[in-house]
Amino acid sequence: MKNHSIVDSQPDKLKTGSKKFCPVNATIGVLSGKWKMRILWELQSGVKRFGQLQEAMPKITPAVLSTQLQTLTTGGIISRQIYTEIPPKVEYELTGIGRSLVAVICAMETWGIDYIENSDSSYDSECLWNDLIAN
Amino acid sequence: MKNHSIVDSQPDKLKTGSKKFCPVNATIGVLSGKWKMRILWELQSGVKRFGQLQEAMPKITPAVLSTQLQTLTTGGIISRQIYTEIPPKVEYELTGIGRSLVAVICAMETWGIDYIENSDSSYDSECLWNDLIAN
DNA sequence: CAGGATCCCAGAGGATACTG
DNA sequence: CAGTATCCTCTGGGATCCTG
Repeated sequence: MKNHSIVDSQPDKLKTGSKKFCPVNATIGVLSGKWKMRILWELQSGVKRFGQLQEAMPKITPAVLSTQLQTLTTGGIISRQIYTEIPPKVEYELTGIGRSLVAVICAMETWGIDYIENSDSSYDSECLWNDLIAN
Repeated sequence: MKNHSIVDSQPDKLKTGSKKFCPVNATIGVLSGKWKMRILWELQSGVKRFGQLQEAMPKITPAVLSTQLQTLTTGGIISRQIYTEIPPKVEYELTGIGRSLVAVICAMETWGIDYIENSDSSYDSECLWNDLIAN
């Protein structure tokens, strides 16, 4: 199959770093996913088990939570500790880079506060996260 | 179970309205959309016309560009100047709150740079934005 | 030039059920 | 307890064509 990869179509200066990724997009890639940010937010307060995350987010199904945790783990954003015992026990925790990513989310929070205050009635979207946060 | 939700941890003035919005989600709501951030990024350099945005992002179709611009406009993130003349001319520009939102995107960029450097081989996603940025 | 109107589809994510 | 395995739904965006 013809590999017409994106990288190959880039100008030379973009290729000669072996791999030059757009940083903004890298961040988007890591954060995209309905529950990723919310999960990271939960892990701010420390190590959490699978079940604890489920309790914190009652509306997420195990299947989805599992996949989101997997991509976050393979991305190096969170770490996964497995205790081989009965019953099983698995703990998730923010990595160093994960913690710095939460800082970015905090920047979003700060902007959001300002935005909500200054847009008195123009923006009245239903809040997904209120939904996620509720219960 | 004690509700220690994110909302409850916000300042009182945010809670007193019957509608409590999650700031993080408000930001997500504003930014969600495949091309929103990219558009804001383009507008960093100043006022741009519809056609100029299209040139900068050849892969976006007029229909999509139009809708994304509309939601950004109604959200107060960008402003729209219509010149009633023939041929038509419309200019888009970041608002004040829009410029501060770009700062958030910059935070994402900064984190992304760090992330790419420190994850030498773990994260090799294809970069959507390279794609979007190219051409 | 700057878009609206339609139609269409992939793919993220939900529902449900099962298991090491 | 901490997930998998299937199946299914729904919607954001792309393709295409049209117009004030």
